[in-house]
Amino acid sequence: MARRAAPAAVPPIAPPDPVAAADLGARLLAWYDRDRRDLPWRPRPGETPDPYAVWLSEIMLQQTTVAAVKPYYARFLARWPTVRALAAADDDAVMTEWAGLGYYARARNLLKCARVVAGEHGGRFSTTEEGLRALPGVGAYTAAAIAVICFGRRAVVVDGNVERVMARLFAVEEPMPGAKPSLRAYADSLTPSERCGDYAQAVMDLGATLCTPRSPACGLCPWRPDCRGLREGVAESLPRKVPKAERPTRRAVMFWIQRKDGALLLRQRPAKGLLGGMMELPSSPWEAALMPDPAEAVATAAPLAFHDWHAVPGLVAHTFTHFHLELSVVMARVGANPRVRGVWVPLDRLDEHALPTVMRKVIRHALTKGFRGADNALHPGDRL
DNA sequence: CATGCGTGGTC
DNA sequence: TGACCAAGCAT
Repeated sequence: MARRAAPAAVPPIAPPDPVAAADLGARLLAWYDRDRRDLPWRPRPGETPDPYAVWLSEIMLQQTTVAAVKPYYARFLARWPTVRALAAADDDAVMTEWAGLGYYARARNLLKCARVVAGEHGGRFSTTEEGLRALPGVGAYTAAAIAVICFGRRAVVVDGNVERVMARLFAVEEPMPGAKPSLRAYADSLTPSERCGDYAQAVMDLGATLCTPRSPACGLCPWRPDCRGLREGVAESLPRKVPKAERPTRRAVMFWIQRKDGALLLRQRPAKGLLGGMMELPSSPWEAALMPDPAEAVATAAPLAFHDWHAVPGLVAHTFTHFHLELSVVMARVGANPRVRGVWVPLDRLDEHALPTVMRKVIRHALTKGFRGADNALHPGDRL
């Protein structure tokens, strides 16, 4: 599939004329009506979409797969059926319910947005793209999606699927993100005024189910006869992207500190930045260096100082968007009432706290591999 | 405007 | 098996 040499300075092809665009739209909608996916947030034909439900789903679906979203969407909607209910929720409850879904700034903005809508807009979402765009966590894509799906306004919905479909349909060779304006212009040229909500979901569905990043199912595509990328044999290689920088590896020592009654010491991360507002085990700083000497890490970074640290064999590995993380774990038991910043959580109540996946991995590793005996007592200079 | 921001699935 | 990727947004 890899045809590398891009033709020299091929001018972009003109957007289709209105008649051709209408024909493409009609064929796409025919395909959509026949093969429509049944998704929990998608109203049946004729039903009126609930803007709260659509908004909630769109936030969750940002950079996140349908399969991952489904159980979270169901739990959120069951627990907070309206935007007013969500606005009244505790921050910690929302973060706990979101734990594991990732991109936690979305959850913080979700709550902010719910409180704006409930407190300042009488519990009703704006019906305009501009009004929606002003809400926390609602960007160009989400505003357009809600406006078109819920309120039938013609809006150009451009997500990663649409960009990929347009890049292939019009054989756009310019790499991302430079190609974004062209791709939006092509998407605009195809966006109809009638059934625009169905059209928006149809073109995204096309990208999600047929015009996939790898191995697109061109044989099933309603736009196959028109696809310039397919005709030129470059469809699968589009859209072009500049290779990503290599991800560095950061390392740290995590401190598993258990009180006499069995409770584990957790603390809350700062509200902004990586895993903002989520709970964590204390640790040495996450640095792009060799794994710290555990004794040194204990001496310089542990919240409490004492002697009976035990090393847990092995490492916990986790990959974030922009770096790899390797963690070793040391365990200690402390007295009945140590004075230290944080919260003490019984092991059978960890689920009640906003623990991101990386911390759940650490906990599982400690519970699985952690020794209790003196065999692996930590001595100065010990390496894990 | 380039960068920071999670996680699980896929091949 | 590790690299790539997903219905983006904020700064």
